[in-house]
Amino acid sequence: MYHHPDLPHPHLPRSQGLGDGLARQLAEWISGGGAGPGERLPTEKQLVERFGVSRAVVREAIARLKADGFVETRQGAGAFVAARPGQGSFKLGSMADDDLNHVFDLRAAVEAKAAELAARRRLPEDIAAIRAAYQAMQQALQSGQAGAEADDAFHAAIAVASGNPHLGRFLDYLAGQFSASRALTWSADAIADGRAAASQAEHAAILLAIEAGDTAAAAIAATRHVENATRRAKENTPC
Amino acid sequence: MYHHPDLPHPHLPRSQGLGDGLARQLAEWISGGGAGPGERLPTEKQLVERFGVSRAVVREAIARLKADGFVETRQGAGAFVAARPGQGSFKLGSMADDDLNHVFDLRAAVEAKAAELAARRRLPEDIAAIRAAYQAMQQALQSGQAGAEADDAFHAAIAVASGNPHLGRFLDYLAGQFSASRALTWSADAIADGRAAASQAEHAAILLAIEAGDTAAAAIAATRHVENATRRAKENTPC
DNA sequence: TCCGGCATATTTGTCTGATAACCAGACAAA
DNA sequence: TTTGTCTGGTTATCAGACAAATATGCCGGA
Repeated sequence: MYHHPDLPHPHLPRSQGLGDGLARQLAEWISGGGAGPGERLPTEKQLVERFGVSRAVVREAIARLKADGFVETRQGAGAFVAARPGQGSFKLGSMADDDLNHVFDLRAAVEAKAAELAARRRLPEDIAAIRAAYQAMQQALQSGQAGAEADDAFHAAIAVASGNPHLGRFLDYLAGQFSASRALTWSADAIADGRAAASQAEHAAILLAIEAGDTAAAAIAATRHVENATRRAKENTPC
Repeated sequence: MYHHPDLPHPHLPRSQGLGDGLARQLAEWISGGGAGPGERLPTEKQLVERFGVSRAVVREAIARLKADGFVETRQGAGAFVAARPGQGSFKLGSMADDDLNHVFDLRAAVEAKAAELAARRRLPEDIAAIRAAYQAMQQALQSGQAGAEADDAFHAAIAVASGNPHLGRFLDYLAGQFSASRALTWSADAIADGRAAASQAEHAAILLAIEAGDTAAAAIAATRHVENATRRAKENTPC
């Protein structure tokens, strides 16, 4: 029996249930190099004794780690650290304040690629969808209404037009991580002081480049739009 | 008590444990629109009766769905579909054959952004690391050895030099999804027929552009490198 | 009628003990 | 050497129970 001298201290936070706390601690221990890929974890019995919880809690924690791709279990043999622990999915980690720029770098890169590919394919029905969303925004702008939904539809249509489903899904994921930001573009303040109009002008540049099939211009216009949108979003936050 | 008439049939595959099968089935049911965000899932008791398994299995399945961000549970209240089910992390779905191009689109976009940012920051120690990896590849090329590790180090150094940790982590994730491809660049065949040398020439272009602080050239060189690497990797596969 | 407090049922969280399925290694037999 | 068997250990599943948090309905008072 191997002893695992460097397991974390048996002090589980009551934050969100014992199983959650134990799963966190084990994941941290693995990520921190406590056990390399393919190595065996302590048995359920050992974990029960060390952390002073029941086997049900241990099994719930292991189940979560399995779902996250950190460990794999084999009946009768034990639980083992996965070959590439935690690399079954991509997570944007902490969201500190200066971190927002970093996320927008990612968004700018992918959004530009989507626009570029859309300009290359230029399927009529895809362009029609982009243009429809653009006109919806235009109408919202002239009537002073909020056009956040049309804005979403505009970018989603470009992603579809790129012909690469991964781009749209990744942008969707990114959008979900800072959901408030696109709505900010269409706040009452932003409409009043012309920021919404500026955003719409950039949308026009993207649309024209895509319609013209100018891939380089589309990429540049999309990059510029995301960069400016980042700056505009930051102007909105007080302090 | 609500009845949920459209739950999947209670026929769990014995493939990888009952809990795994049940988790899959519930996730599918939720994704397929069986229950919208915020809606309540059947109680554990109901699931036990419907699927003919014990409560432990049901709880393991729920634990996995919690880890994946599909559901949230509240003691005494029940289990509820999360606000944005499954959007806590980004997963590259199926990896069909023509899908590889789509993944490389993502990689090209992010790799170009990393090179661009690296050229903008141009920190001396970062550039030194990039150059060191480049020279290691050069040496490997001249001696006919494999330089896959140096290749990895080269791209990782650029990601670090970008100053944006997310870029490196995302590229790492992408690389893990098609792990064989970069090794192909340094296979015996690729070294012999000059493909490795071509790759190295592109590396040189990236390095020079970063050293010169030419952001546009760095982005273009990185994009071209990924595109060519994609083509070279495909030449290697028979058929 | 409306509203706050209270008892009660429901539901998830945790614990305990048991049985079955399975694996790895040791050991004996062919 | 190979094969079969045995044994101890481990995970998977089951069953039942209690604790803790929540939802619900009832009832009295305003």
